[in-house]
Amino acid sequence: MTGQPPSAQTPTRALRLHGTIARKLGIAIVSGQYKPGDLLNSEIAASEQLAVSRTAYREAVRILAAKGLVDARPKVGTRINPQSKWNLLDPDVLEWTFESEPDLALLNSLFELRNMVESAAAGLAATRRSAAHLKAMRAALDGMAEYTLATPEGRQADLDFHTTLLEATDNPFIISLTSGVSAAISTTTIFKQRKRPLRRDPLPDHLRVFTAIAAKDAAKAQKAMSELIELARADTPSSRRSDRRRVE
Amino acid sequence: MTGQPPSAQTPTRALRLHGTIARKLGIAIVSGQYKPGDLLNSEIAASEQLAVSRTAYREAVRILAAKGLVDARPKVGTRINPQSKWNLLDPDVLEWTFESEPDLALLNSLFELRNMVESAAAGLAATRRSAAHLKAMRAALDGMAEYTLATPEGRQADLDFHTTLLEATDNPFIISLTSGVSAAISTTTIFKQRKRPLRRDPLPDHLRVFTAIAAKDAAKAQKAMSELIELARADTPSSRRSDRRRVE
DNA sequence: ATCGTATGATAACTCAGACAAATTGTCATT
DNA sequence: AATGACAATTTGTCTGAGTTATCATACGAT
Repeated sequence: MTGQPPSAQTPTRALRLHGTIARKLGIAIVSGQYKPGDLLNSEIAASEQLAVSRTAYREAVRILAAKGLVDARPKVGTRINPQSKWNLLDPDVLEWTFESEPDLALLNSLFELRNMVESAAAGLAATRRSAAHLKAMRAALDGMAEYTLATPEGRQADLDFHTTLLEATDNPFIISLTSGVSAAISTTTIFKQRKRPLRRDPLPDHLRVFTAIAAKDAAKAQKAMSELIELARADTPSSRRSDRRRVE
Repeated sequence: MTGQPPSAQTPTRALRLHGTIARKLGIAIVSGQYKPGDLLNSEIAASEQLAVSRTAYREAVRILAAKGLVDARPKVGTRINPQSKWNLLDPDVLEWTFESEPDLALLNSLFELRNMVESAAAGLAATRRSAAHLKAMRAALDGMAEYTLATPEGRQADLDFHTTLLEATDNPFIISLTSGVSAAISTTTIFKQRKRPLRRDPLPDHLRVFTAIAAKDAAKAQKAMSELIELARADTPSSRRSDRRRVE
């Protein structure tokens, strides 16, 4: 049990200068403003363009390089990597990707992955969950019922439910992956709330998952979770039948 | 199609100073040498301990922070994050994790995730693959047959097969995730070759996957891929435990 | 007493400028 | 034409200084 205080979840880490610049450049890269193969300006030029020291700029580039977005080499410069080298599932990269315009095709791809992993995770959780897990999940469901998804407390309860489920898989990679993904999805779908103030009640879907896990029925848990996610996907604003993927 | 020349794939990036230090510290962290909550020495102390400038050390810390391993704050220091904040699927973190001792439980967790994602990916590929994908996969199978996994060419063909399959899913997240994971797995299981010079012929398993994808049979493709991965897992020398060896 | 507010110490943060190292392209030599 | 020396360019590394954020403590007000 990671005893996490329920409150104070956003300490507002107060991005430092290098973090701000990394974020700025990162968004410019993932949004296609810079294209793979492009060279960034030289350190001196870029840093004075941004009105920061070379030190701060370099640390920003280090961050981007650590996430696979760029590659810096002497005499050549700092080059945007092809998308295949990006750490697309890095939490920051995900956030930057869905920062501005939630690309429909990309969002669907993310839901697709989430469905794969999290439904399989539900299956694992059904066989591996402890009594404590079950208790925590029930508490979360109660919280979702009391407050709704319209309140921060309700959304927290929703998050707690999924987090506990993931912890029950006892697989750190699944936890790491899915927590980041669902964080990105939830932030991108925040505005869906103000666009569709009323969404279908998610409680029955969650309850089906919970029941299956309580019964240690892996197959049923997996199916229920898959349905839950598909419903969540259907609730995203623009995911209507515009399935036409633009392929270049 | 990304026309990639089959040869000259290792530009030998030659880690820089900050990269080597980040790697060194990263390994120390993921191996448990530093524990979550611990504080690194202050920049001045740590940098002179490592006999490098503060600049290089700071850039190394920046890399680690970008991967979620640490968190640096003024007045408090640089603290090791709890494992839940680590980007466990970051390629570097994966490499560092399995660098020294391939922890059995962790390796199994990774296989578990890989099985989830890649078998589902095979199902997607069955419905989305183009004729070009099919052709490339067949060529890769031919390569595996001609050379074996005992040769670099054969292993490259194996890798090509899986890469093409992933590309056929048309889901960049799946590609990003699985390519990193299988890279980590293949590097950790390199020594399995020298330990078990003869492993079972992987060609029939691959062929089953290929046939199902060619027939656009998603369910069968998924099942075949799952079996393939389980066989690969069984081939890892994981059944051995208590491999207490002195590091460094 | 409890809460909020100055104050000070400490760590990372930012800056400027210099030099070193690596890599590419050019040019002369063979 | 191929080879090797050389110069130019860019990132890499270093040093030393000053700045800012954050925590802990003490103090004052409620």
